[in-house]
Amino acid sequence: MSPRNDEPRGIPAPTLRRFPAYLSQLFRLQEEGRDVVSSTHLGKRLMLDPVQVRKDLECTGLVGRPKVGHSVPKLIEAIESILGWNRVNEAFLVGAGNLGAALLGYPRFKQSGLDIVAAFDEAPEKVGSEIHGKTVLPLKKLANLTRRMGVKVGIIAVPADHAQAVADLMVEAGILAIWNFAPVTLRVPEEVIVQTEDLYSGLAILTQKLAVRLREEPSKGVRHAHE
Amino acid sequence: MSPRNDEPRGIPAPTLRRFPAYLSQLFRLQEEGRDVVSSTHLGKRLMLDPVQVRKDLECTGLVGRPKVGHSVPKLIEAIESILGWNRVNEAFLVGAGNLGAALLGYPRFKQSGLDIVAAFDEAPEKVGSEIHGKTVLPLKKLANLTRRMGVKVGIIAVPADHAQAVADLMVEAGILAIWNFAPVTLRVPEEVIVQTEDLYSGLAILTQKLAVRLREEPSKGVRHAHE
DNA sequence: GCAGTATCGATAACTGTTTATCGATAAGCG
DNA sequence: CGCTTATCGATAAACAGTTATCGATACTGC
Repeated sequence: MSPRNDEPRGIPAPTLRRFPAYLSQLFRLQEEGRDVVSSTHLGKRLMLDPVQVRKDLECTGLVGRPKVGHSVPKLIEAIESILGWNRVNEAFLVGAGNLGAALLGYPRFKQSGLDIVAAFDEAPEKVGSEIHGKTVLPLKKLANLTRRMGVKVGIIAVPADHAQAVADLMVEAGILAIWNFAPVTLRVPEEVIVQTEDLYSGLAILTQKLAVRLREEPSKGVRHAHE
Repeated sequence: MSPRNDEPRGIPAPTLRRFPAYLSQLFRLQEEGRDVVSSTHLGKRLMLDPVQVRKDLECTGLVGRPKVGHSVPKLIEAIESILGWNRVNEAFLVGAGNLGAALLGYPRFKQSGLDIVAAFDEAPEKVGSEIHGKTVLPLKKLANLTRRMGVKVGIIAVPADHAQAVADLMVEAGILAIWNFAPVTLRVPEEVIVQTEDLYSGLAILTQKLAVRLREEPSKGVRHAHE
């Protein structure tokens, strides 16, 4: 009914999940000196259906020209704007273990709207150390610093049995969005945004597919001694 | 038309993704000494709609008894069987950086159908070291060892620009399933299973929601100096 | 035993995403 | 200058997943 849909809300989650991949390819195209790109070409690079790509790009509000394609810089700008990657949110990370260190060393987060400014941990032996240039502070200081610096994003990289306590702490301190890497269901007030990355859920899909495959054709892949 | 659906295939991916969470709660229930559980109760623990839970549990082929619920041990057995978590697949990990170390130290993978038996890396300074009890081997040995040991699962934890090369190596060596942590679209033969865990796709959802929230009510969360 | 209630199973409606098809547009080429 | 072709946009159909509703069952208490 209403052809105008200027509101950037209501973009499907699957589309949002594909946007970073589009961005990555768009940057590569830009480096290659290309100024325009067609849905077809973008689809080939990402092994996606061209129609799917067009549907996704439609969400940006931009229109492409037939036979030519879309403007690469405009697409980049539009997608970054939708994702909020044209500004940077400061974030605190809790849990300076293996996973926490990996996150602190992850490249390009700053170009993806996230700047992890400090890490926190309970363990005294970790406090005071530096990981990838970020200081590890005692957990007790989290609430105070969060309020003082107005940090809005918290990252949870602690074992599952501590995650809820950390989340409570963050919410109490005024954190608005939590990126949770512990495989638990966090209970937070409705207005707090939670994005949980559960390794086990992806693993479940992998092992289930593998189990089906091995059940279907046990000859393939299973190597017996007398073969 | 066909009420019988014994085939364990065709389980929706969202359901598969929820199964590990169900399992986790079921184990806790077992420790608490409970032998039966209702969909309602399970739903409350995981903040899921009871109907959703029933739909998911339906995929196991088990039936619960009204007013009583489902048998906890039978549910555990059924879900583990579907996910292939009642057996263990040996896996090789490539990339002994931060992320690789985090994966090597991750707990409970062995109870989730995955046993990472060794890590591989190209960097000579990493080769020979031990991370969480697992030896780091030179990448050159990957193909040979994979074939000799009949390893079927490969984990990619290298930077994006090396991921495709590692995937090619794995496929060539006979790997059947790849758990990919690099944010790239891997090109592999159709029969090879690929599960990509892309941090940026989750981050996209988080930052987009946050951007919308901050745009809607800038007063909340954004702290001005003169407040 | 009989009523009340919690829980399950099945069916159906709804929502949202993907896939397919059509007509329109503009660049390239004879 | 007009024809061909690649590409886009819009509409519609198909599919999948979630949510809602209803009747049936079996435990509990009286």
